Amino acid sequence: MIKTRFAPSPTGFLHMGGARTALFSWLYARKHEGKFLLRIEDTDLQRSRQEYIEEILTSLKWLGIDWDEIVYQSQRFSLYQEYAQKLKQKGLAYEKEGAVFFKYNFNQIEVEDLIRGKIVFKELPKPEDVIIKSDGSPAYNFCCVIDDALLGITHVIRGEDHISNTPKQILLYKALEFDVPFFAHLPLILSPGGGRMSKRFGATAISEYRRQGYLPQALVNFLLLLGWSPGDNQEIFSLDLAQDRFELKDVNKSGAKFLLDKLDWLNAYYIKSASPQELLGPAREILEEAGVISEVSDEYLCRVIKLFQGRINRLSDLVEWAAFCFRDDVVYESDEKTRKILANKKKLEEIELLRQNISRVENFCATEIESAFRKTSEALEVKLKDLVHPVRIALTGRRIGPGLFETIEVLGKEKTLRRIENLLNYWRQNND
RNA sequence: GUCCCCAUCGUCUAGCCUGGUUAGGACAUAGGCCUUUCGAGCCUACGGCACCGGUUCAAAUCCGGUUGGGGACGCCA
Repeated sequence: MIKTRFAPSPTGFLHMGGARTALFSWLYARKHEGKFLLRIEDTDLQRSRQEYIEEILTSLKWLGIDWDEIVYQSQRFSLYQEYAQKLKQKGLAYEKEGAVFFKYNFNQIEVEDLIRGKIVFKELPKPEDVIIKSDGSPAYNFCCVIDDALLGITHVIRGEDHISNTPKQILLYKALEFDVPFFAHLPLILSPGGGRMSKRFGATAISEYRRQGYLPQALVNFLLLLGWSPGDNQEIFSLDLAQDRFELKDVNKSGAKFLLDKLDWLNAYYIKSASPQELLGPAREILEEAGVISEVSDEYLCRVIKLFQGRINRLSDLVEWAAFCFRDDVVYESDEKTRKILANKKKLEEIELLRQNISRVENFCATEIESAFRKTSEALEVKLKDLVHPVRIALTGRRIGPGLFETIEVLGKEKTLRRIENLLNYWRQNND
């Protein structure tokens, strides 16, 4: 039975690189009907924080990654001590400067990496390493090997930055008389500039993307495409479909730069594809957080989401774009084109007539509203768009927005008429 | 400095293993169409095998080197 693991260190939030490692490792286990284990590497008691553990678990769940088992290294210190004793008894480890050291018995090590093929190490940078620190806590390579072996990990899937740890770990496996697992080293995710991920870019917490209105499906899909390709030209992947198609051999070897464009496109795609009900929860969270809404019914919010979901990249775009749906103090945008439309005061009478016609619409739906507009434009012999543009500004404050008739339907007759009246007053007052 | 990994459009990538393709797709960009506006939709265009040499009738594909990029070298993980 195949068993993989993800081993985050709770000294920081879960970020893109970690999330992708977890995802690929999870996918491999699920694909082969194996087990997926979470191991919290909290051996550094100074830097490890409970809030990070919580953030990591919450983010994994949010992405749809579940686990069969979770272990904490901080609870296994006696185990590591025990194995250090065994190595000392066998003469393979020794005490020095209050710590326990392991001497690498090295000539040449070959690793058969499942992604890269054979890797040959001709020498090691150090002849020995600490395995138990002087404070009694285990060193990374030591407890990692013990846990992977004891927990029955068959495939160690991790980032490329661990390649150089692999020969050292293999030596430890052999000294401890454990079976050596398979290794697969994923390419790294690079910042847009090509270098290491910085706090400015990508190293931002997964939870931050959630806060910015990204959907987990989009993030997962994006991460999937960063370093993996099914071979055909399929781009849209659910977790289920990926589970079906994922193969380690289809993971590529070169690092991938992390650019937001495609993530935004995928996010827009998933927002478009979702039902308004599905978006209700996350949208409400973001809008409440931003102080745009307080008490808005699910029903109304759903209608607003439906109005916008075809044209936004992130749910947080609603904060700016849909604000007019929730507050009545419409402020007209001050850009040149908008001002031009507002400056055209001879529209006053036309819009007055239009307002009357709108007020007569009984069944206040988009199609009826549209026909009121069309009738008005025919009667006045003006173009439809010459009525549409000023009304859109009256209602939303902007030139750009969703389809006007749908917008009017969502706002309802009362707000619509009042806001049009406000524009008429604006013209009347500025009539000199 | 030492060791290790990698190299196809601006970006993510297919093709490479089993040499013969008009080197395919997506995002981005540009242009067009549609339209009540648009960052939506549809269509088109632009754009790439890092370089040098070898093997071969034939190289993105196999081999060697160069250059470039990345990673590791903590009593961090």
